[in-house]
Amino acid sequence: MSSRYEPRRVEEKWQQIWAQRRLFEAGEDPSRPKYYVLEMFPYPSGRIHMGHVRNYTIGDVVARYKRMQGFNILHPMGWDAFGLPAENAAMARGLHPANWTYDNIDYMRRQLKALGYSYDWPRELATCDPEYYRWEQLVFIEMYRRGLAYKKKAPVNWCPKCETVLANEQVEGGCCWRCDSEVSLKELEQWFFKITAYADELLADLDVLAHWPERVLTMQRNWIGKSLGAEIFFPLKDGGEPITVFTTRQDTLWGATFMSLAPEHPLALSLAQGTPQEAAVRAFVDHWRAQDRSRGVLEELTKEGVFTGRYCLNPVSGWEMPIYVANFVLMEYGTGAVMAVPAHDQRDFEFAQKYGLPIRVVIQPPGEELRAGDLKAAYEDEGVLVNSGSFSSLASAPAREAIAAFLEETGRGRRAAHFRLRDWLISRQRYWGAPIPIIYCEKCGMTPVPEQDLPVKLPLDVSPTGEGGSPLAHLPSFTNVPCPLCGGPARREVDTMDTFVESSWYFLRYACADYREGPLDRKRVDYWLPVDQYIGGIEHAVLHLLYARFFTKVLRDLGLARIDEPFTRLLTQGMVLKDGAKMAKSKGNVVDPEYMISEYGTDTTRLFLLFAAPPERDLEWSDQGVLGGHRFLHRLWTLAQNLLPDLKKAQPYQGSGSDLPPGLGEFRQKVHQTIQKVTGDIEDRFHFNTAIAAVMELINAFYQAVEELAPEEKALPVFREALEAVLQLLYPMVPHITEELWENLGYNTSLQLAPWPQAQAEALVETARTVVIQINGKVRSRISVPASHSDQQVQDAALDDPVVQKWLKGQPPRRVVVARGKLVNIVI
RNA sequence: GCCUGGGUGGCGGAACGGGUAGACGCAAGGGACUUAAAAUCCCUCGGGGUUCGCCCCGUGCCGGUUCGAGUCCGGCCCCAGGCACCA
Repeated sequence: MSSRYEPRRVEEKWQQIWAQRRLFEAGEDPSRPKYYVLEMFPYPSGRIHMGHVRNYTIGDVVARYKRMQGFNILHPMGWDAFGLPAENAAMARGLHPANWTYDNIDYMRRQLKALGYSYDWPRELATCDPEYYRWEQLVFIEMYRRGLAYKKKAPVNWCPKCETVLANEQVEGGCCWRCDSEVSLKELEQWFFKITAYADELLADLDVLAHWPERVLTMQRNWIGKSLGAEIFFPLKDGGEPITVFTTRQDTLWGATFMSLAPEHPLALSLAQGTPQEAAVRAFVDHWRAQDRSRGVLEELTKEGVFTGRYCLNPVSGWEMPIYVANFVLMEYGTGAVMAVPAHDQRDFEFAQKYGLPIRVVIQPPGEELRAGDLKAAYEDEGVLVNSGSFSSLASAPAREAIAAFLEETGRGRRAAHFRLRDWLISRQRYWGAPIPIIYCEKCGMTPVPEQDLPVKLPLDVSPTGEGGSPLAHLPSFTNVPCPLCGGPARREVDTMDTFVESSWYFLRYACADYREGPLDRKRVDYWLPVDQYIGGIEHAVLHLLYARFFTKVLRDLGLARIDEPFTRLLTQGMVLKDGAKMAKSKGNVVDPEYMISEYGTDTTRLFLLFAAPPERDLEWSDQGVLGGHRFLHRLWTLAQNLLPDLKKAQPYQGSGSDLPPGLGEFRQKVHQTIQKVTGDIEDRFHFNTAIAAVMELINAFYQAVEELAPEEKALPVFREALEAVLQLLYPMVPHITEELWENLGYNTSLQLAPWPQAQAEALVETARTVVIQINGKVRSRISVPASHSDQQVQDAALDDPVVQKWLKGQPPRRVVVARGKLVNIVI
């Protein structure tokens, strides 16, 4: 046996053994509690980077820890394999996206295996596999039949660099989430998923997600953006359908002096028809249509509008309100029409000033009296109603409630909620994605591909050029297809699906990755789902995590699953930084995991990533820190090797500890305190850094104990108990070295199958404790008292302490406080 | 502007019912071993003062509550992230 720690020898050996013994392959077992640990699967970009390693290491620790606790663990891995980078790489290097993707998968799979993660590899899936996306196409068709997938013409976000449209969630600060180009608006006919039909449930169920980080919940709440208010009907002065507006401030209704319509509003042109304003309105709307609607430009836009020549009536005051078309009113939000209250809305105020429209104050702030003529800006806060009929003198909040009720009773409006959330735009004008299974026939119109014809396979004889629209459109062998209804010539949809659709249900498919009868095998899905612990980056707070929640609910309503929410607990791990910045090739600050493994081993790499920071925080990479982790593993190895010849002959100590001499007893107490500490740190908070620190302390104490206590009669059993506990506690984090040492101790079953250690209650009992003595809140002394002392005895002992006597100078203390038997504060 | 997080030694980070601030690790300095170096081991390590017993100050800033505040409350500053014509 070698006594030198050679990480790669040990690591390769155990990775082989684990694979041979199929230790991590899971089956359904109703007799054991299940636990589903999942890390967000990677995009196969080429190589595993340090951010992946951190993410997957955290997941692996959880999986191995829970396995030791007796849970039946599902811990799968796969590939989010469709996407634009494959197409770009194909164009840059002349490779086919499929080859590029599968080569990357092969390479990265090998890397993950070298990192020693406990994955259930037979469940591996790649989303670009027709056997995966065929089920997605089937779900799409079901959604289409239920109106949850639909096509409409709408202004959509267009990324000029990616040459495709983007969902709202994929635009960050006006720029493309992937390439950061500025996004513009284009009027296009596109496919949408009706996520808004689930807006209320998506919002309400956030309250169920007690184990999600608060900021993710907040981000999702804001994104969904539910506003409570009222829809109010404004009759036209000369008859016809009334205009409906949405407002959250029905308490300002008496202050509404004009009406603003979005330029796209259907009434904008029709109202103006036949009035002297018709030409002006037409010109304004045409100008708006031609307007560059990239974000930068829109932000700078001054508020402008044009009178339609028509009037409506304020439904409560009866005042005539001129109807304007205004460039700041959004057709996509609310009803596309806004009652303008210039005194209490800054936008309306600016608009009214510009066009000389009347301003009526109807809300007075506390302790102040506003006058319309003096206003320099709108007063938007709450206050007391004035000039509002019988509602005058009510405060804003109760007035809103009362006015909503009044509107409903009198048929002039109704309570309503509106959402910021828009439907999910899923069409992409790209090649490397799942085809949308729809056929267009001139005679029969739009028809889904018949189920028996699925999958609609992505043709592989295509080389994307990056020029002009969907690459599939140029491929007659793909587009030309007989109509499934009439058999006549028809053409296929050439857009592919947003790759976020694939990642919206892969976690369900893992439960039954080999199932060929349908998307999901209910029995197995019901056993494994929901995911108990999901781990990934914060960047998906509203993207993937919102889509996955939506899709889960859809699948539930299609009868394919029974869960409402896919992820019970969520951990968003921080980024890996180097020199204060995110690791990136462009910044030249990447540390290659492969290099770390060959140089120090995966155990060292894992240990450093876990030790350097708690998982949710950003982690600053430190080559010196890695060295420190490596030193610690050497210390563990050396300690074990030195003791092994003797320990192999010993049995772990079994007693209560009462028969041990003081030194050994204290050491054993430290062992059990460490068990308790590590268990708590992992179980409650996943704070692996403090768990490791505790074991480091124990190893330090262990070295000292070996030095000082080795001759003691019961030393060997106590040391053996201690070493076994150390190996068990460290196993989830550094599984290879601990397996090797476990085997060295004489065990021939995997440490993975050993139970998680339990702290023994008797071993934790202290005989004496240190009491801190403060004078006026400052620490001045410490004394040791028997653990059995009452607070009164502790206080008496404290007052006897010579240091206290010195401070008291013979005077009695003004006050003495004993806290939890561990601290005495003496006020003098 | 609004909504979340977060500001603790030279650095990463501990302190999870208000109760010993700085665990553990890194870096740095000193020492032992060695012909020498590496490795390893031991000691010191927030700032200032010191008669070497200790004393004063210190968790972004100001104030408050309390016997006692990194922790709670009020106000402010800074950093990171999210949203932003949403009626």
